[in-house]
Amino acid sequence: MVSVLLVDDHQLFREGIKSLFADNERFNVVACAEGGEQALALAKEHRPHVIVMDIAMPDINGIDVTKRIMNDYPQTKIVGLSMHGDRHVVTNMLKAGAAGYLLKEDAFDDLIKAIDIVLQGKIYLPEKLSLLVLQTLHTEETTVQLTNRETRVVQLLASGEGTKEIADTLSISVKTVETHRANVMRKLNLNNLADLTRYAIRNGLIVP
Amino acid sequence: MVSVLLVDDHQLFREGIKSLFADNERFNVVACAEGGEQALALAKEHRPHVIVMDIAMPDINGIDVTKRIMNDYPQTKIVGLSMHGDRHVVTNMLKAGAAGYLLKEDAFDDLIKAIDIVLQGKIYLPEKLSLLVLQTLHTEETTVQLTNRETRVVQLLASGEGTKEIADTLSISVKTVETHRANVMRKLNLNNLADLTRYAIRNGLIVP
DNA sequence: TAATGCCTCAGGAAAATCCCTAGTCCTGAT
DNA sequence: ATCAGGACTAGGGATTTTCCTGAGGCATTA
Repeated sequence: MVSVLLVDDHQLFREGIKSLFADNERFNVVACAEGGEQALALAKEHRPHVIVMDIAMPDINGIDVTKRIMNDYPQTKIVGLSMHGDRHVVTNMLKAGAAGYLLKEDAFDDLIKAIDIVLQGKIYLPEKLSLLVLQTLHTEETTVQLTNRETRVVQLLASGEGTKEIADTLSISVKTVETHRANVMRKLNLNNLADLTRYAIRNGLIVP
Repeated sequence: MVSVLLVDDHQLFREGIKSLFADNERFNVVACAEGGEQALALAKEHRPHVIVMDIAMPDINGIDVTKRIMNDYPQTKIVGLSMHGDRHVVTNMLKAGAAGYLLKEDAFDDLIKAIDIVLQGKIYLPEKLSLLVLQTLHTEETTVQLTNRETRVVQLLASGEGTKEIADTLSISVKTVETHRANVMRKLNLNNLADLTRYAIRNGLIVP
């Protein structure tokens, strides 16, 4: 019997997946978390074999939660789950220690397959994503990582704050905010605020 | 026995909800659609009592689908479903003819309640949303509606295209694009491209 | 016929952004 | 102890974008 922890901020989705698992006698959903903090707590309490983890969540994003759980309980198998297969999200999730990843547009059977495979110590990725990951590794974009300050600026920018407001919020100069912004744009190869906003949403830095 | 058509672009979500409905003998999920076009076809084929409709979909957004279905089969009861309760989305969905609306963060029991209530000819809204709608009605923002051209420009802007590129794409002047953009900003009370991008995503005009 | 709304465009002022440079602070390695 | 490198900070000036105002053509409608 495989114990599963389900992490997603949408109750309807959690209930649905739980109901699907209930039809399968090999799995037991021992708990559900609706956010990153709760996920950490429930992982500690239940020590599940597998965690199915959404990426975009209001408090802590799935990537950071994964890092912390893999640090505390390295034997846990984590399967990432999100709506869109953004290159950086998927690779960062794998680098954070996730053993598998799939999209919400995939079938429940795929989730079962993914869990079986990660329990064997292997990595599970849908074809679509494995190509993407290989491509990303090839272009060496994996090392692209934002600093804390840059991430904060991106969050505020994508939330609709202007450069002046951000400078005020962070108590730094407008020029500094501009620098952070420009550095992020260059690092991530983005062209404008719309690109940056979509990036922030895809990566769970903000909610739409 | 209530026949239900399920419309959502994520298979995992569809399967989950279907599984939940399967536990309830009063409902029968007669079909599932993964997009707007398919929803129209399956609505025509099955004439379900109730349609549970996601808003953000790759081909046609839920609001337009709702309009067309309500036009063809006015007796159908449609319950809108989305991740975030954006004022304009909810009100536009209701104006399109939906009889209820709920969020993915709500419980399945709420969905059942919603269906029961809309089948009685009433409107179902969670408290959170009803307040929002009242507020929107009060501030008279319901009449805010984008023209075709404006919508197209918003789509392109939120997709990351620059003003010059859009002018080229639509074969119009840069100045005209600027005007459309400014009009949208004023209509929707947005301040910058980040706000506009999030609006476009929330309203299903583009995918993140 | 007027009136209204949509789409189209332009000029000029104001604001934001981009490009380049550069300083400080801190950490880790030699 | 010193040095290298990254993170964070910031300014000057050029460039681009945005904002505001005004306006003509065209279709639909009253």
